[in-house]
Order: sequence, then structure tokens, then C-alpha cells
Amino acid sequence: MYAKCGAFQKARQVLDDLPVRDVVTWSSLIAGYTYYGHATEALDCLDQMREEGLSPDPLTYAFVLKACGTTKALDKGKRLHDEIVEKGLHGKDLVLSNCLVDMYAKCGALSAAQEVLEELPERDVVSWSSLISGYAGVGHGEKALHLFEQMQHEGILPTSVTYLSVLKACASIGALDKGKEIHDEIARRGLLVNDVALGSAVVDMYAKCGALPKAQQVLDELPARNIVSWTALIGGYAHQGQGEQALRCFEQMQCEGHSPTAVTLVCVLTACGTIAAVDQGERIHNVIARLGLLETNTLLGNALVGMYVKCGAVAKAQQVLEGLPVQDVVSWNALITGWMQLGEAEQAFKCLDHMQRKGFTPTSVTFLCLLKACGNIGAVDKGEQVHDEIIRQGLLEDDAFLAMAVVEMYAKCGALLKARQVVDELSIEHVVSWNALIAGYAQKGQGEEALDCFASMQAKGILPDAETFVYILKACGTVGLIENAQEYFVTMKSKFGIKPDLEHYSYLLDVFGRAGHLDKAVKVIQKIPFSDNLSAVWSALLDACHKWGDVNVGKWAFEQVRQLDRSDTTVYDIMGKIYAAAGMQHDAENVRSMQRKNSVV
DNA sequence: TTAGGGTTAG
Repeated sequence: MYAKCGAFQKARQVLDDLPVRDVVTWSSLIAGYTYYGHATEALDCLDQMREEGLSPDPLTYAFVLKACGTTKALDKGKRLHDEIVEKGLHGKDLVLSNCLVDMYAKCGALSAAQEVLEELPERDVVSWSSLISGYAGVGHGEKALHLFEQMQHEGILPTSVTYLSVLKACASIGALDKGKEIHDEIARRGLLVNDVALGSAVVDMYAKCGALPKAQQVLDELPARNIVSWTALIGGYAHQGQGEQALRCFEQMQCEGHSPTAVTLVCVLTACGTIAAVDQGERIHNVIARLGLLETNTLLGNALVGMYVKCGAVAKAQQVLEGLPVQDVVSWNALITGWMQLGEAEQAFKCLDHMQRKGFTPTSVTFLCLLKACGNIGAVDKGEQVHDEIIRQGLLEDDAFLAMAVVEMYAKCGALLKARQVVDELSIEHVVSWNALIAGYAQKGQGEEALDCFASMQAKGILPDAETFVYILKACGTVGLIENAQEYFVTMKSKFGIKPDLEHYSYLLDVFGRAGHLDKAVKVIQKIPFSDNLSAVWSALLDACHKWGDVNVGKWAFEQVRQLDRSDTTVYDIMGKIYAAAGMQHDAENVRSMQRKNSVV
């Protein structure tokens, strides 16, 4: 009774005073500890009962396995598994077997969890849900959805708990269509009526898939909503950069009488950061300080530092960080990012020094940021020091993005030979580091070298991606390789299955535009299969018309673009220049007056 | 006795 009420001291005292103790006594205490999240104490009790010569029964095992899961005590869990097998309990007691699946899943040993499930003579929705939850929890959404299919194939009906994990899986991989399907199924089964958690998970799924109007609609129509449902929506808006919407929801939520939790406040701070709403952020900061939440919550402290950083108030961020009761490497990284973004590489390195003196070890994120700072200001020496440190820590071996950042740093500093050397010496080759190198050559106008890299990477068996072709086309433009560009544009789809996007069309058009082949540039623009955000492409064509003095194509392009978007004033400027350069002052003046009228409207 | 919703740095 005492254990169940969470009165552990009293429960323990009663147990200690008992003249005779048995498995049931101990199990009750262990159950209490486990239930209230005191996993370490639960595991200690197991050792103590063994010292008294008592042997755990299936019930005891169930509780301690749960404790192993919450503390990620995989080794201990494995030993218990062995014991259970030795005692012949495995496969006899489905509840116990499910606890094993769950223990492995929670410890991240997902293949072990799956193995246990597959060996079971019979399994139920809990066995499957445990495994699915494990995969969904670490972001392996595809795998989780696949297991969900398999479960249904065995004729097992999902429960609300299963759906929670499946929705999480959809959210983690942005599987909107699948998520919608699940939502429909849940609604059809009437499960949303009295399950706030499930409703929140649906809101979260839509929000994480970027379908915010739908997320909002679901929240509005929920029979019951709580702080979690609101937080999911606010977090969704914040992540999509829709800070105003997030803050509006935050207001509405409070009007409905829900008090924010630390998690809500983290999301709201993120929202403030996306729209640089430093005043609002400061108000939240005051609320947090008043409630004393920073004492216990590092995440909130980090979010606060991140908010000031994103608002550009980096000095303030530093001040806040220094005053935090608990700091961690994330807040330091946020600060270093802040200085980097302001172009203050010196300050960024000072922070590195500071954090190391405080005993924090820099992570890949720290190095990524410092490399960016060096690249931005061309500090190749500093960059080389960072590179050496990364090698010393052995981080280049398994982090392709860090390798890419090293290459990018050297390339941006103009040390292209060094960049090439790094790529050649990488133990794990990945397309992103080649992309950084090719981009570097393209940026410096060394088109031939860029194409040479492209050949080398393919010779090594690395497949190009969409980004590779962006830089390849750009490289062709810098040296006027028209035929090559056309060929690459065709083969990226035919040979590599990469559908060209707007950026590819823009660079192809630019190749022709730069070379004066305006007829070909026009053909490119006519072939673009999308209609949104085309103004930059039209501007590029007009620029080319200006460069080559082609009034006719210019006039045609000008009319087309005016039908698309009359508010874009830059095209009037260019058209005016084209007329003026051709000596057509009257037409030039006409365009300018159109522009004036337009800006009045 | 078994599965469970919202959060930070690039």
C-alpha cells in the first residue's frame, strides 16, 4: 500500500521490520519504485532480495525489466533475459516476454527486441507495439511503419497506444499521406472521442509533416484538448518559421485557461527566435525566471540562449548563458553559432576557449560552426587548427557533414588544392564532400577543375545528387561550356534519375544567357514545369538581354513576367536599362512611369 | 504485472 502511494521510506521501513519477507513483499516494493520512476532503487532491491536467498518470480522480472528499460541498463537486462531463459519462463508467459521486447527496445537494442518478438510462439498487440514504439522513438519511421503493416498482416488490431507510436513514426519521416490514412482510421473507430493523448499525437503528426492548417483544424475540432495538444501545434508553427501564428496560438491557449509547461515555453522561445521577437522573448524570459524553471531544466536554458542568438542579441545570449545554473554544450554551441553568424570569428573562438575551460568538450556541431566562421572570413590558419583538432578526436571518420564543412572551409578560403587533398584522403567518401569541392571550384570560376572532380567522384563509384548538378551547371556557366551543360542537364535525369528543380533550370538558363544564346535561354524558361517563384529566373533572362542588348527578347520577357507578378519592381529597372542602352529613351521613360504607377497601386 | 502524446545547438 505504502509503495503504491509513493511513500517509499515508509514502505521500506515496513519491509525492513518484517520478521519474514518473501518474493511478494519485495516485488511490491520494486513495483512501487518502478512505477514512480525510481529505477535504480528498484534494481538495488532485486540485488538485496537475492542476498536474502530469494529468487525473483515472473512478476518481479516484469518490474525490474521495466526499470532496466527506463535507465537503459542493457547489460543488466541481458543478464535477466538469460536467467529467464534458463528458468524456462521465456515463451511461457506472454506478459514477461513483452517486457523483454520492451526492455530491449527502450535500450535501443532494436534488433534484439525484434529477435525476441520473432521467437515468440504467440505474440499480441503489446509485443508489436513495444517494438514499433522502439523504432519510432529513435526516428526509424520507415521500419516502424513496416512493422505496423506486418502486425496487421498477422490479423492483430492496433490499439490507441499502437497508433501513438505509428503517428510518431509518420511525423518523424514526414509521411503525410500515411499519417492521414491513420488519422482517418482512428476517427472511423471513434478513438478520438475520449483520448486527448491520441488527439495530440494527430495534431503533432500534421504539424511535423508541415500540414499546419490541417493540424490547426484537428486541434479546433478535438472534443478535448490540453496543454500537450496546444504545445504540439505551437511547436509546429515555430518549426516552420511561422512565429506570429505560434504566438497567436500561445495567447489563445492561455485564454482557454491552459498554463504553459516548460516544453510549451521552449516552443514559444523558438517561435520568438524565428521572427526575431526579442521583446516577447524577454517577457517569456521573465516568466521563466519568476517560476524558477531554469534551476531544473537545461533545455529551457538552452532555448533561451538560442532565442537571444536568433534575435541577433548575442551579447545578451552570452550574459544569460553565463548566469545559467546548469550549462551544457548545446547552449555553448548556440552561442558560438551566434558569433559566427555575426561574422565575429574571434568571439566564436573565445567562446570555444571559455567552454573548454569550463570542462565542456566541443562536439561536431561546435566544429561545424567554427569551420563556417573561418570560411566566412577566410581564416585558413585557424581553420587548419580546427581541422587538426577534428582529426585528433577522430570525428572525420564517421561524420560526412563535418568532412564536408572542412572541405568547404578550405574551398571558401581559396585553398582548393588543400580541399581536394582532404577529399582524396577521406576514409569514408560521401557525395556531400565532393559537392563542397565542386562548389568551391565553380565559385572560383575554375569550371574545368570542377568537371574533373565530377569525373573523379564517379570513377570512385560515388553517385552525384541533385546538388552536385547545381554546381556542375554553375561551373559550366563560368567557362561557357554550353554543350557540356546541355548534356549534364539531360543525363542527370536519364542516367541518374534526378528530376531537375528550379535551381537547375536557372543555372542552365544562365549558361545560355552568359554566352549570348538567348534563343536557347528562352527555350529553357518555356520548358520549366513549375509556375511558382519564377521571378528570379525571369530577372536572369532580362539581365542576359541587357548584357547582349537584345531588346526583342527583353520586351517579350518583360511582358511575360508582368503577367506573373506585377509587384516585382526589379524587372522594370532592368527593362528600363535595356531600352536606354538601345537608345530607346521614349520606351525607357514609359517603363519607368509604369513602375511608378505600379508602386502607387 | 506488459506497449503511451508536446522540447534545445548545425
